[in-house]
Amino acid sequence: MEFAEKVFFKYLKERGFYNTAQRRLVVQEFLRLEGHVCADELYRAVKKKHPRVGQTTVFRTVKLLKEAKLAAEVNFTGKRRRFEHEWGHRHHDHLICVGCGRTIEFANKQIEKIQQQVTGSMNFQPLHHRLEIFGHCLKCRKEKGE
Amino acid sequence: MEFAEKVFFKYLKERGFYNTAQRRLVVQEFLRLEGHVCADELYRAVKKKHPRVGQTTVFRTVKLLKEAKLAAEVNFTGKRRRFEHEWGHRHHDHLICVGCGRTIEFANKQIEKIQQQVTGSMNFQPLHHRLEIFGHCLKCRKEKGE
DNA sequence: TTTGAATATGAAAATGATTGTCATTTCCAT
DNA sequence: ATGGAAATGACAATCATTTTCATATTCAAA
Repeated sequence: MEFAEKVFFKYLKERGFYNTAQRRLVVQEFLRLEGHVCADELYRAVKKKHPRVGQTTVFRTVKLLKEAKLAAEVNFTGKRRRFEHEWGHRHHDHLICVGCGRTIEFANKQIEKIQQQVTGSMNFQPLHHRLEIFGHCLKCRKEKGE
Repeated sequence: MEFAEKVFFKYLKERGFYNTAQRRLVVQEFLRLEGHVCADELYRAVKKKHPRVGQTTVFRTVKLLKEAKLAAEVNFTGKRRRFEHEWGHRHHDHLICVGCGRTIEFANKQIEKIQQQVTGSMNFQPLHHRLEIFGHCLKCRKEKGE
């Protein structure tokens, strides 16, 4: 059992929510999957092993995972909301290739500085940020003969 | 007639699209509205003055406005896509208050620097970026007794 | 171990933002 | 004025997500 699972169970207990078998299956599968996963993909992965779990339950559990800060929502251009692991992960931002859609994660401390500059002069208290840089990845550039 | 309208008409003509009365009404209303507008809000504004214009047409025209770079899509937390004026506006980013939802625009050149740093080391060619800083605005902080 | 209040489930229905369809209209170059 | 092609609008369709509700499950207390 991963520590993140324990965090989830603790979250449930503290709020008087049940620790159901379905929720355990969903959180396990979510933590097993990599990258950015939409709810439907998660549902299909869960259903493959546990056909009795309903789609609605997966959607509901994803919502809980998000509230418990285990999952963070990312949504670059697609219509579907996508989620990535949040608990135990340092904050990072994304490079998004507009050609093939792949994403590259990066971390840069300078942004926090800018954040302080910008928000300080506006009496705005920052909580978190999101930086997305759109462009062309190496692979797409090579395919275009660059 | 605003210059942005002319840009739109030129865009239509260059691509062999018609310059219809409906499209003229929609672009005028779009340019008249301020801030971040969702397609439905635009439709309702247009319909108020010109009840014969259909909702589908508004959606389609918004799509064209976006392609013509008159409208830029912004979408912070809501489910609906929202649009803001793009043509004739310098690039800017957003502070978003998680308390009341208001947004504050800001421009900061340092981000381009970070962009170059990050993408340079990854062989990624940047096209554009989006920085969203979430936090609490002055008003919400005052209401919370800060 | 049993009980029962409250939460959770899942299948089906509903929602709603957006897009597709198609008969008809309109645009605009000739 | 003509006609080919784009556009319209009402309605239908789509699809990711949420709601409904009868039933199941959890878990703390007895």
